[in-house]
Amino acid sequence: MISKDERQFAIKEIIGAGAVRSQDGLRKLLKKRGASVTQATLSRDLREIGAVWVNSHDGGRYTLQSAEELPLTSFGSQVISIVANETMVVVHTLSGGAGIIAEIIDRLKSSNIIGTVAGDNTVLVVPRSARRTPEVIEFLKTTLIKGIH
Amino acid sequence: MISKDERQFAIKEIIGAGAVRSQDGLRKLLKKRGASVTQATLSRDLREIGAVWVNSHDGGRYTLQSAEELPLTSFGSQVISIVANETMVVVHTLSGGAGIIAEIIDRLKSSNIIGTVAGDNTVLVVPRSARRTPEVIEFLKTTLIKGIH
DNA sequence: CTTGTGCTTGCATAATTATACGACTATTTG
DNA sequence: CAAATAGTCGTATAATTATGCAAGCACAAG
Repeated sequence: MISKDERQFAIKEIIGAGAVRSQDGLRKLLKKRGASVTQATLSRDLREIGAVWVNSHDGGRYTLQSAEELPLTSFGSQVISIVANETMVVVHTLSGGAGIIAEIIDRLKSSNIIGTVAGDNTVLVVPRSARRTPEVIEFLKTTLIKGIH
Repeated sequence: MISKDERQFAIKEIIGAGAVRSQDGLRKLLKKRGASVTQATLSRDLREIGAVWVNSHDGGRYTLQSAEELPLTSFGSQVISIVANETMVVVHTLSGGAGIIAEIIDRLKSSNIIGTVAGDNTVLVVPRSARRTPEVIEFLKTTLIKGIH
């Protein structure tokens, strides 16, 4: 029996090799490695590992996120706290960490966030509307602190 | 009536803004801009412009290919938008794409263009005269956007 | 003009992917 | 231990995306 983590690791290997063009194709490759799961599970796995579907002339394939768009994992530890008032969210980071965190937030392209400004250890995050502030807080906490993987 | 090139140009702008989560959502946004097409056409468009589907915690979204993963032949895909005021044209590109686009514009040696300045994702193009601005816009749109794929 | 070729698109539908739900397991709490 | 909670996954199916086909159009060749 292969664990979920092992399976997702195998998926990364297989996708990294560059030959996956459908979830069902991936399912068959995994079966050869002893991981028999359904397409439904793979749909969930691909979302969890942040897989990317790239369209191209010949139809497209899955890839992994490039290093540039990936750094959520390693930089979450920069974040010290996330606090807010009615109209603005403030993310405190380790000294010098604000730039990278702001960049990460920008790349998440949340529709609830208009923009960010970074100082040295503080990032101001501007919600689309004051009403969205709670959602933005929740989103940032989840993304930057908790569910990193 | 909007041409296919104009539509695909608009699609890049919209996707670049980061809020497209389905082809049908994109269809509705395009409709507001006067481009009424079916989901089938958008499926084809997205393949032709090499759009990318990125899975994430919140379900995923479309993005454009980053400079790194683009074939060298398709610089035009770097261009997201071309806008201008009376005296200046601004070409907005994907992150990191301004340098190469400015270089291309320089090499075209248009007599209507005095010079260019590139930032990271923005190129300023200076027309020879304010009166030439419309021609420069047209020239850039034709050269950088049409007939690329 | 007529025919032929290539391109674009909508329609209908096939193919693929996402998800609601329930079953099952492991873990925690009282 | 019993109950509550959280996590995983298959089944069935909903939702979304891709595509075969034919129509329409522009344009070139004869």
